[in-house]
Amino acid sequence: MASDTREQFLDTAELLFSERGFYGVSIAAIASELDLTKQALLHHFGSKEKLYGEVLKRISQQFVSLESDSASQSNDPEIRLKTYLISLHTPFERGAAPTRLLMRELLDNKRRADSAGTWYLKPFLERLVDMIIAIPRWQNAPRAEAFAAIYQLLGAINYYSISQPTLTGIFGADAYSEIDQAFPTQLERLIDVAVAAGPKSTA
Amino acid sequence: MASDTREQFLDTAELLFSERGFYGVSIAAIASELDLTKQALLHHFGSKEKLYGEVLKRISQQFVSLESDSASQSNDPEIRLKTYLISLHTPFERGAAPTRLLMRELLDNKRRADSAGTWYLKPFLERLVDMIIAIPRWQNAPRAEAFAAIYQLLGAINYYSISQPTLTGIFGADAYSEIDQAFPTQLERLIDVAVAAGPKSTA
DNA sequence: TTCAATACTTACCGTATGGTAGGTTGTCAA
DNA sequence: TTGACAACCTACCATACGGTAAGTATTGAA
Repeated sequence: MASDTREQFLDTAELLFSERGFYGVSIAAIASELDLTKQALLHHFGSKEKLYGEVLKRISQQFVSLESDSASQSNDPEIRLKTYLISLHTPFERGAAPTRLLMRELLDNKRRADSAGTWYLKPFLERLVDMIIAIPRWQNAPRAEAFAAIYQLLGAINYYSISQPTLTGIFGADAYSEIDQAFPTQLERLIDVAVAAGPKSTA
Repeated sequence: MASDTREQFLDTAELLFSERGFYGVSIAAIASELDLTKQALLHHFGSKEKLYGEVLKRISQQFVSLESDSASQSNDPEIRLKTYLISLHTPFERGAAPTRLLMRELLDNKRRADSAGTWYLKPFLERLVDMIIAIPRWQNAPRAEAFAAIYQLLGAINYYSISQPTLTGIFGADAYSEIDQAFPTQLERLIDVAVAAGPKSTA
């Protein structure tokens, strides 16, 4: 099938880019993963940069659609936010690859400020702020304060998501699996107390 | 002076590696920043890999020494932990470059598990766990639980630290400076409630 | 004054990379 | 049966990379 190959290219590229970064992966390496030559890849995407852009675009779209999923869960804004935040922890079947790639983009796009990632992330972040401000306790919080609070939670989630290989390396597989078991509970507790604490103004 | 050039190489390499990653920087680019040729760099460090290792080594040493600084602040383990965590937010004069590089290392060293970074990070993380367990409320917490809690706070801090360029790009310089002002206060609040919440076992 | 070491330089090399040019093959509508 | 297009391929190229080899200039101790 035609678009099947395209999709496979996107899958492979997402994985490899997330593991090695843009400069760490050659288009030949991506193609050989599918037993094709790099020219097949160039035929479908035109250039390495364009392929990367399409991978990023697909990920951000999936993050947005993840949002609308959790929106239908409850009418209580607090529960909705919590559900969404927790769903960000290993959000897709593909594991942490999308999160890793977004983290790389966060690190890299200083030089490519005009690139896709920047704009794709914006609605996602603004939606998060909207969600916390919908909670009565946070209603009067300045937007900057709400953003700081939500970004801290986002960091708590994403930082851990990308750390698995390193933590396994440092502490060993057994200790890591214990940590991994403890993490979700502890995360829920953190989100609970952070949301309950409210903005500075209410303190 | 002899070691002056070496130190300048380390400074430049740290900055460039933190911005573009290992594969994104050529040794020629680093050298030309100091108006030297890449052979001057190779003369001092032998190879690109070794230079990178030395940069990483220097950073981790600085992080460790940051720890002993805050240790002298107070005898109350809770205050000591809080002081240390807050000091991790933009820890050095060089800005977020060290944090960025460590984050990259976190992303990259899956393939270089034997590399320096892995081992350097270990004492730092274990010290953090020791610090939280020294707090009475956390004394009986399983180590994995304590680690999860501390790692979430670490993520909240570091994730934000590396996001400045992207957030400025998305929201503009004015909005970002508002966020940047709100962040430390909100961070203190988060640390406070997270530490106060204690481990699951106490809930 | 000599010698050796340090701190560089130019010249060069093999390899890998992204991308171009120009095929070949299969499919499917007219 | 033809013609066009998609989906690849091989061959090739210019560039950039990390690293080696072999110098040169400076300095400071014997």
